[in-house]
Amino acid sequence: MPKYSLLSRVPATLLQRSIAGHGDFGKSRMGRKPTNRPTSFDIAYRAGVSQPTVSRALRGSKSVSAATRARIEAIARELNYSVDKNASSLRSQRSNTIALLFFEEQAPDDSKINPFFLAMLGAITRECANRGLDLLISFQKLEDDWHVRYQDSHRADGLILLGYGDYKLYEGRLRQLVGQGTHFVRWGSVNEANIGATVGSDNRGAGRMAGEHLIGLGRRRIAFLGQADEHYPEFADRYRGLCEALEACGIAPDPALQRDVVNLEDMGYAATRRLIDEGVPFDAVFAASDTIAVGAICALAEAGLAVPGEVAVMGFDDLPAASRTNPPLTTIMQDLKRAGEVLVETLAAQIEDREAPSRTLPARLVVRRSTSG
Amino acid sequence: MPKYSLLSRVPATLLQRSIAGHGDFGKSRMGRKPTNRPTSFDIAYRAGVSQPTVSRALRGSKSVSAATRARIEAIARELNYSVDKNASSLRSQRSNTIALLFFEEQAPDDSKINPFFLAMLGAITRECANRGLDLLISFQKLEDDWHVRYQDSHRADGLILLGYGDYKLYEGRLRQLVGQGTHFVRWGSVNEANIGATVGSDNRGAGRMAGEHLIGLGRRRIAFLGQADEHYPEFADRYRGLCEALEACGIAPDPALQRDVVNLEDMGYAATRRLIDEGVPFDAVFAASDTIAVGAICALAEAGLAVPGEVAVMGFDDLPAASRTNPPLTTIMQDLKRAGEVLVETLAAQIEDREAPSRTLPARLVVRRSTSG
DNA sequence: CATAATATGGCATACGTATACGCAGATGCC
DNA sequence: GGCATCTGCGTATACGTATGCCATATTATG
Repeated sequence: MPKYSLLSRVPATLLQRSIAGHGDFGKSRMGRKPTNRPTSFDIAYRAGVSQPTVSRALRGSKSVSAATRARIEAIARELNYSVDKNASSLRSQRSNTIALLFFEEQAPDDSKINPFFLAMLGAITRECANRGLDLLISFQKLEDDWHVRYQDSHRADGLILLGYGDYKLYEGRLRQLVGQGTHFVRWGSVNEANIGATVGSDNRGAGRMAGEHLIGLGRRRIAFLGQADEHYPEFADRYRGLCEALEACGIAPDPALQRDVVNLEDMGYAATRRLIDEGVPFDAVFAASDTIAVGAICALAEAGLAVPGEVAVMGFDDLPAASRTNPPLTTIMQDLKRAGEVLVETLAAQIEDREAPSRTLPARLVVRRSTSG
Repeated sequence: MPKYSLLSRVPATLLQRSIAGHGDFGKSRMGRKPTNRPTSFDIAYRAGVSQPTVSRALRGSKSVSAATRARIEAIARELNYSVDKNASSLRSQRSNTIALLFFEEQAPDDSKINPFFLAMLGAITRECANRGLDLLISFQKLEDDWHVRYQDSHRADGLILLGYGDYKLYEGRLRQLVGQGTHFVRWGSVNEANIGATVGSDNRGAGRMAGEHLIGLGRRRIAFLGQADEHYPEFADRYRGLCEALEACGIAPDPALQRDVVNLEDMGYAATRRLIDEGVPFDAVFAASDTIAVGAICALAEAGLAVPGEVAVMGFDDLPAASRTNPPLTTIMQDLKRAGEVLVETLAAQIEDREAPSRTLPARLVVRRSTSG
């Protein structure tokens, strides 16, 4: 390979732009902010190549020789160069960023974020980092016009939507997203009729597992705390699973034992009180979430009912709090790490125009003393 | 005001760009992706003004008449136009985005994020939303080169750094940040000698408050669980406050009662065990964090020591978990909402070249049954 | 030795917006 | 009515990168 005189190889246009720009701090820089951030032109000048070649080298195009690439990379490192995200995104029409939107049911004054999603945040962040994606995050009130903002303004290539609560409420927005071609994935109940790709745990299977566990312990009258209608499809799936387990053992589910409860500790507490006060007999509680279960345990303790002696209690989610209740809570663990990975992977597939089907993830029973004391 | 024939007012250059571009879907669009996102040129064409006028109108420049602005805004709304974030940021060299970096001490396989910071996330997000800032989020291992990436690549205008743990470990990075002119704020111990702006609670005052509370309850031998050296300045401040309170009452702090403990439940548990096993007499525990306190309560319960009868226990942070221990934990509440606001405000000030001093926020005593049962 | 096929990298340009500058018309003032 | 001033807006251009197309040098092929 011949040795080049560097200068002789420098393209003409380049010389002007780089020298005047940063190369040797020419005077044309005078009136401007002294930011002095090196650009791909500077790298190009130093390396004796054209700016496009720098771009190609750094993005790993195969049409640049190994030697050139190495030279460019070395110089880039030396100058502490990093590609300007805005210019790059503008030109390529790809931001390599995804937006994570949390929905909040209540007024967002407090940091009353669903702890389960907070935990999932870690997994999603990690997976994004692995893929070199930036992650934008935002909490949304239902009234917000988030559905317009992100992809339209090229802030993000796609959206991940997280939010317990009444799914029907924002179904319209989802339709609109599909309409304008926005890429998105939801966490929730996986269902044929869903709008867009959905990732979720096998709630029905998990419900069955929970039921089998409790039945195996000799419980027969299992109360289900969780709103089990189309507004809370995940809760509904869990309830359906429980019913299947009961029926498989020849036990008819008693509608009086199912209570509509939203995902709040207070509600779990109140519903349990009511069960007790009404004198409905029950020997187990399957709460649709750990949060609800915590409330239930509280109410039972107050009523002097022994857990698990008189009433066994199960939750769902395996929040950190679950292992710290008294007694520690048997629950269903959802695989958050996997969930994060799959959510991001599904979204990435969609962005890259690959197949991106909805997916169901397995859940796992975690037995603690609230059922098997 | 005269009525213009729209076309007659349209600038020449504009006509070409808009008509060919999107205006009426001219054939020059053929080979391209059918994205059809309207641009400021389209708005301009429809409004019979030039593109720069659209930009000015939408950004609220005062050099555009009310009538023109209204017309432009109406059209923009009608076309569902939103400013391209990348182009805007590229041109203005401002991303209107800030990056939130969490530091993790341990290997980041689990979602073992410090729950205190997770709670603060809500406040920060909210404040960013209020100011129209986007928020990028990332978890960092100490080895990462985050200090180069964000501002250099124009992803973000500034950084918020959160991370318990050994501050000395990344002091060098902070220096580098200052060196390259990156804007950042930290949460931590506020101190004259700090590098860059810092926002934090009044840890020393809070420590004194805690001490006074316990002393007021008749406790005299107060164990402090938390590493109190320059590596954990916040813990050190809390300890110093406690010592001040003791000395103010004529009690000499006993070094045997201070134990170096990092912010983990297990460590709190272990340290408490050791105190008990060593036979050091103590009638109160002031843990440097709620997490540590939870471990301490556990160890005390195991040893059959009544809380607060024999040993009163206090924590710090007021995590959700604090109200769910048994007995519920007396603690110091840091004002997260305010913290988020001040962090963002401080960073924004810095970005806008305004004065951005470090700030100390007041903390509040929350009395629960672990001290006053 | 002639010609075709690669490999490498330059040239021109587009991405969509924001801003320095200047120009016309309107207004004020004497 | 002449001149300075101010409004309101157009012209030109820059921000920094990525990519289609083409030119040259190199190698392979007959």
